[in-house]
Amino acid sequence: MNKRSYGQHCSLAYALDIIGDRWTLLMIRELLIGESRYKDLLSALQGIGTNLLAKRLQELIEVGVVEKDSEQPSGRNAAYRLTEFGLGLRPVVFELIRWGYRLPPFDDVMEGPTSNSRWDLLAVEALRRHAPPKKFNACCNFSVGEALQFHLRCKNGVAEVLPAHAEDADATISGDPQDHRAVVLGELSIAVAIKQKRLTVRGDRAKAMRMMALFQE
Amino acid sequence: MNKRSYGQHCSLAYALDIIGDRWTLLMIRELLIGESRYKDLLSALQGIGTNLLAKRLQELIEVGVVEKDSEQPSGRNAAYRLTEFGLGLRPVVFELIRWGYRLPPFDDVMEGPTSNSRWDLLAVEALRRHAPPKKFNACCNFSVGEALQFHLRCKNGVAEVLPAHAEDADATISGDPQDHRAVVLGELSIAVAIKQKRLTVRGDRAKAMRMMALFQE
DNA sequence: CCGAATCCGGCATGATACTG
DNA sequence: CAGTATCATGCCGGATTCGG
Repeated sequence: MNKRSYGQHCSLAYALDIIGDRWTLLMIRELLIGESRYKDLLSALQGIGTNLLAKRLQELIEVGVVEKDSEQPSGRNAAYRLTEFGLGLRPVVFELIRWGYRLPPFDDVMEGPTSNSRWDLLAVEALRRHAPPKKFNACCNFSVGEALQFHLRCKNGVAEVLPAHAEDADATISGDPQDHRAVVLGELSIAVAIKQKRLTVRGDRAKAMRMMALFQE
Repeated sequence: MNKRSYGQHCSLAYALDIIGDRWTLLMIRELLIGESRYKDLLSALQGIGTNLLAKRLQELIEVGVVEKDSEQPSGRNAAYRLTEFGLGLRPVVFELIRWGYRLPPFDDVMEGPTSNSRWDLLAVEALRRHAPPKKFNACCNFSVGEALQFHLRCKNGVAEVLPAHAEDADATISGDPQDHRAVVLGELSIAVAIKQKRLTVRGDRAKAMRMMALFQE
């Protein structure tokens, strides 16, 4: 069970010795979204071998990134979750998501219908770069294409991304993924996007624009 | 030349499809430190095969992360450097360094004398979390154990990490790597570290303490 | 049925030799 | 010096099997 190491006295190499192997960071992604059972991980990570998943989990538990909670109510199976140390990988994953967001999907990826709104919600969290101002209380619904709907609630300087639309939202912002993307990447200003009707706002336009600005670099 | 892809519609998976392979992020590290020739990369990444290095470089060039500059003065060899897109990986690498900094070296790693002050300087940049206040102009020398010396110069809100000690430094801070580490990780306060003589300050103590505070979470 | 452990084919990696 | 070619090794991926 001797893992292969880069053998370098460098923090980056240390980190990669632990989470640099294939599938590992995708496992971390799943666990950042929430605690998962073995079968959840297996179905979220299509293509991973069952042996490899078991081995990776074991390794991550050994280094203190993941913990296994076997004590479940009734006959439920054991759950895996990140330790506090493992939660420290959130900024790492978020930076990778931000960088990857610039990339167009490869042809390989396009073939499979392997999309997942939970991943999208994590990406939304990662792409929200700015904390909302303390005095900005608002809630906006977002529709990104057909598939992705969520709402973002800002209160007392804290922002929360939640699935589906909220009943009590101040505004609803709709648009294609490409247009949302262009705005997030700063290639398209919010005002222009609205003026050209690439993004549509219903409700409180000022709050909506303020909310969208949280995503711009 | 068909790379293996995770096949997931997820920004993290996109990113890992590109920079998730073995050695790739260490190559990025080298190129973040500065443009490199083939032989530089080969010697910095001991253990990588020459074929694999060539293949990785080719892949990174294809996706626009790295560019090859063949036009060199006189008979110099071609240099590889990051494109602007590739430079976008700096925050990713910095987060990984910050996470990895908490880890103790493995036994495997301890064996080899593979240390490198260029890596250390990059880590120092990554570990400096805070921008200096605009009006804080100062320069401090740091001695971390025997091997690592650098100075940090703050001017007009910009901090610069440079190798070796500066002649005109306001202060010099010395200590063992473990003590520096404890301070950086917030396990040891700066004041206590000095009081217990785990860190030694010569020169302007106030500026030195202000400077060290840039590294604390 | 879930959570693995085992076996095995194929491919990525690692070491070395070789060429321009 | 900068790669390319070749081959051995070992990791990965898929299927099967086994214990609870």
